[in-house]
Amino acid sequence: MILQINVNSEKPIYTQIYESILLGIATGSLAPGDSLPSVRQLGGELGVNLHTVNKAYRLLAQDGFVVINKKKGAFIALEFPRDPQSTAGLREALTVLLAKAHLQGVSQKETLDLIQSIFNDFHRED
Amino acid sequence: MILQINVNSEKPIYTQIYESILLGIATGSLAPGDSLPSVRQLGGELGVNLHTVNKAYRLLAQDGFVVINKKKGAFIALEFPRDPQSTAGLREALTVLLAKAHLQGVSQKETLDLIQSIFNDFHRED
DNA sequence: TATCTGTTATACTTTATATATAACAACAAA
DNA sequence: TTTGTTGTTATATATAAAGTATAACAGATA
Repeated sequence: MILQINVNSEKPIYTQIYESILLGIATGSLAPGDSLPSVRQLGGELGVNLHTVNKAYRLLAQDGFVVINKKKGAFIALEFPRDPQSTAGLREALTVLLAKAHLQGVSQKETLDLIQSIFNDFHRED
Repeated sequence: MILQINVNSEKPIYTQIYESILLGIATGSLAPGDSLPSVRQLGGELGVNLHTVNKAYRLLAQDGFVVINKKKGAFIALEFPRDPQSTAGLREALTVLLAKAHLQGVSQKETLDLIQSIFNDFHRED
């Protein structure tokens, strides 16, 4: 569980931890049921406070990607929730991203190829 | 120039203004050369401080989407910069978005259809 | 018993966000 | 010339977010 954190990033540290674990799950490097380091251990490895790690874990648990056992620690969830609102939220976020890229000259084909390439990195569990 | 702002949103007001104008350009409701309201006027309409509007305009100018004439006001840029790093930044941002949607059960086909639909809303200047 | 877990609580610092108010210089119109 | 407009700069203030530091708690485990 080595995880890269950039203290000078514009992104909050807890967001970086959240996204790293999310990507780990999506790409398969973290599997359902896998245990996560304790908040103190990961905080120590990253050189950040345990509350910063705890916030990331709490958000991951809120979204159903992680299950927290108060005494055993945090684990990757066995099943991920099919949030019915995820498509609406996805559309809103994608629109802003694609609009900016579009204006900066990224073509539709280039974008679709990029999406294809990103999906290829995702682990499929079917 | 009516523009919707949600004061209770998790997004900063200046970001909402930035994104609204960006989307206006991408969808064609704002055309190159169009003038934007003065920072005082838009601030008055939205019920926010002129500095909040000014920050949005400043960021838009930084990214090359808007040109600011210190005495005449702000205008949509006539040409948009082809940022060579936009693809790399796009990939990073897209990866997080798609990973989350993927885990929440949004299929690849559904995602590609969504992208297609978003692109259809963009104005093409060729 | 000693150690580990997430959690809660308190306190503190720094930065981000947003507002309020005033003033400036340059331009345009009365 | 005076008046009003523009973005900009400056100063001050208030609130929230982000992050750290430290301590303590309850339950599990070895």
